[in-house]
Amino acid sequence: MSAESPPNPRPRSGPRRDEAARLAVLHAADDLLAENGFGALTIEAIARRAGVAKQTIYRWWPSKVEILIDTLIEDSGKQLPIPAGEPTVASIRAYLRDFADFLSTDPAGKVLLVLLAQAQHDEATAESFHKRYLGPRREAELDMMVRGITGGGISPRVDPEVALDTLLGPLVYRALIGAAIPASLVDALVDEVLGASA
Amino acid sequence: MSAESPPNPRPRSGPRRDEAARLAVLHAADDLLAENGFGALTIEAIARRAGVAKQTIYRWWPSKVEILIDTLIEDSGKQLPIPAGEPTVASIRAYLRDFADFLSTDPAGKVLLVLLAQAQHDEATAESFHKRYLGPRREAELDMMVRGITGGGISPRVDPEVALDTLLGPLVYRALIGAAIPASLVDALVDEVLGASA
Amino acid sequence: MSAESPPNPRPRSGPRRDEAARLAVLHAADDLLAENGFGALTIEAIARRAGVAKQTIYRWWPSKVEILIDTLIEDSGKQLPIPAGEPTVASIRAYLRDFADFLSTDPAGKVLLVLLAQAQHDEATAESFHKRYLGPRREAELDMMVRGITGGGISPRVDPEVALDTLLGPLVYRALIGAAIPASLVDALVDEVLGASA
Amino acid sequence: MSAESPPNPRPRSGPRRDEAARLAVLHAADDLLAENGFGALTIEAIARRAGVAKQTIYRWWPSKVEILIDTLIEDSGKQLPIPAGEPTVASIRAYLRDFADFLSTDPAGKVLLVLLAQAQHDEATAESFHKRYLGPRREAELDMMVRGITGGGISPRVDPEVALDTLLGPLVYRALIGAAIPASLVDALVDEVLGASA
DNA sequence: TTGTAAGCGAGACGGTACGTCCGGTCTTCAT
DNA sequence: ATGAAGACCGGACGTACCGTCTCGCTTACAA
Repeated sequence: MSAESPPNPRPRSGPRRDEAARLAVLHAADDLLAENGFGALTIEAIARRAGVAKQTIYRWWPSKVEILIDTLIEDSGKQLPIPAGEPTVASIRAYLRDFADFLSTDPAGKVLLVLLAQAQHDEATAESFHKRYLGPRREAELDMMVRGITGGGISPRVDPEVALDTLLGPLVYRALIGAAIPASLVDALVDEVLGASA
Repeated sequence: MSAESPPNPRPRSGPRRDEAARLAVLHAADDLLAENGFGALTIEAIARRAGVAKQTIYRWWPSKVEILIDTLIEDSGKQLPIPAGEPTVASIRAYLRDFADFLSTDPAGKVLLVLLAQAQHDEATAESFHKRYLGPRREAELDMMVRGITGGGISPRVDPEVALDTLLGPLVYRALIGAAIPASLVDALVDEVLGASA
Repeated sequence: MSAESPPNPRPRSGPRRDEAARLAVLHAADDLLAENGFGALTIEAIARRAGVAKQTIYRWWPSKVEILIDTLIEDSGKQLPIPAGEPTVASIRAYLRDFADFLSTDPAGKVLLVLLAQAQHDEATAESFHKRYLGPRREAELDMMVRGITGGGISPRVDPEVALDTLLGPLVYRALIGAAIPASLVDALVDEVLGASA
Repeated sequence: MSAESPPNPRPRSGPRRDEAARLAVLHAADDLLAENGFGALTIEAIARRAGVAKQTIYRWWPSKVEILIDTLIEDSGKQLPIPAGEPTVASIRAYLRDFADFLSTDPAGKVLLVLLAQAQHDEATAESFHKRYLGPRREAELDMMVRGITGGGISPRVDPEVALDTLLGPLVYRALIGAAIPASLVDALVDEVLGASA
């Protein structure tokens, strides 16, 4: 399914996977999405752009959606790390601001929105996207909230699930309807949900 | 563009638009979407299911997205009326509960999500969906909030735009990720944004 | 299967088959075969050359072989008519000379050889080629022989089947191995099989 | 080109050609041809069936046609020896009967027909097939005819070239069109060409 | 005895063509 | 003029093989 999970890592003979081809595909997919939108993102176009044979794509990815999930996992891991350690209101606010910028500005944010969209159209996308990206990320965010509450940085009143929905939902919603996400919105949400910044 | 706007209502010779065909197309689109998802929703399939020629569809709708917008406008107008008159916290709470049910249960709610999704893939969809559905609806909702504030039912502190994003965002977000929308979430949001239910 | 057999000739609405496209396909196939051989005769190449969509070919022909059979039927009907009326040794000799030239010189003769070849590779080709071309032609040739014997122009001693194999076999064989077919060979065969030219 | 001609027999290190693999390839090719026809005879299928790597095939044969020529040379050498010594009408008749059986019954006869067919499609096949099989065989058959004439067993009137075409052509032709080859046809041909059996 | 130069199974790679599906345009006929 | 039917061009789909290549293993001669 993904480049990240070779299920049997026993040594084989023969040529190994061509890392250059893998990267070329990921970048080609990213670029095409950014330039022409999901509608123009065909396997043939990716192959053409990446200078790669179609079969090389089909050999490693079951669908173009999995390619996008791969790029999203790599990119959001790098550009949108979830605060580690014991988070404070301030660090969560910073995380949410980054998240808002990611959604409205970063090409990888476009990938997230597109995948969320495609999950509405296609059950297979929904399942894979949740299993490989949304689920783990949600887990990590919940864990962050719990650490914050346990550590005392965040009020123990808030339910972590509700808090996450309330914080993230409006940001994602505005991104989906193509509206900007002002920093003031993030601040208002944080103040309301996690307690006033006082 | 849509069935609702015959620009020249002058009497003409020859047969007028076949209302039965129009409804057959709308229902066929709805049914196919509900049964097999957006991926199976092709113009050819709609024509087949509706017992109508492809050209009849293209004559009246520029794309399958416009068909869905037509059905959504009709359905959400009926099943999700925006509170008229001078709204109270209670009536807004009721509206939001209906909205949550619409999103998670009603086939027409599926249409809304699908259109929101398709708007991420296709600029033309985004434009039309905003102009014909999202924009007017947002206007009406804003108007409702303003009426509530002016009338005194709602605290004048809340910014209507922020309030709407904060109320609707989490509901839409949970619907998009396939999660249920508990009534308690709606209540928590209303309490937080519009003041305690007191 | 072929352009020649519309099984239900009831009047229909809608556009009829595009004769220009049909001819473009037949000529493109002929030309490509003559220029680059059967190996280069792909459906995609025919479509490209004919300026026609692939689907237009698949709509009317189940395989490239049927295209070639169509061209062969048209061409050999025109350029290689079987002597009508009451044939004489002389008219049969003339027919065989024409046949020899057809095989060694005419592009349509190349089509015949290629189909005979492809029939060795593919059972479906064999069946269709026999049913649509070889069989009817053999029948007509047998009929010609019988008319000659009945009419007295040909010795009643000869078995028509054996005579045909003996006359045609060597010509086809030499064509297949790429050897020229001297007129003297035709004459020798005719003399031997149908009696001296006396 | 073929297994039979290692051009530089200088001593080398390393393992020599694997005879088992060579035979596995030849048999796999034969079997696949017999079972599924030339259309199913792909290098990949041969490799699969023979339990051999593709590269092992490409190392020793430039094309699948050469594999078939190798099998044909081995098989027809064994099962269809050309009469040695001073041939008589009777021994030639026997040879032709064997040839007819070979064409219509023997799997190796199928190989001959398939190669003759493929030579129509592909110039390279034609050249190799003539140089490696048809040419030498024709030479040997001509030599046989000449020995028969010189030795007095065959009438000096007959032109050996014409005689061969007349004798072999009808047999090959009937095999190609999928018709049986009755012994009576062979007899009739021999009688006519080489003089009555009287 | 050990280096080294093949042969070998395995299979990834850039390609081409396959036959199918659908998009959007068009043409024809009947109403 | 409209609607049903459907032919048409275009182009992406996912698959099968092509012929080339690289890998790591295994021989078996030559030093």
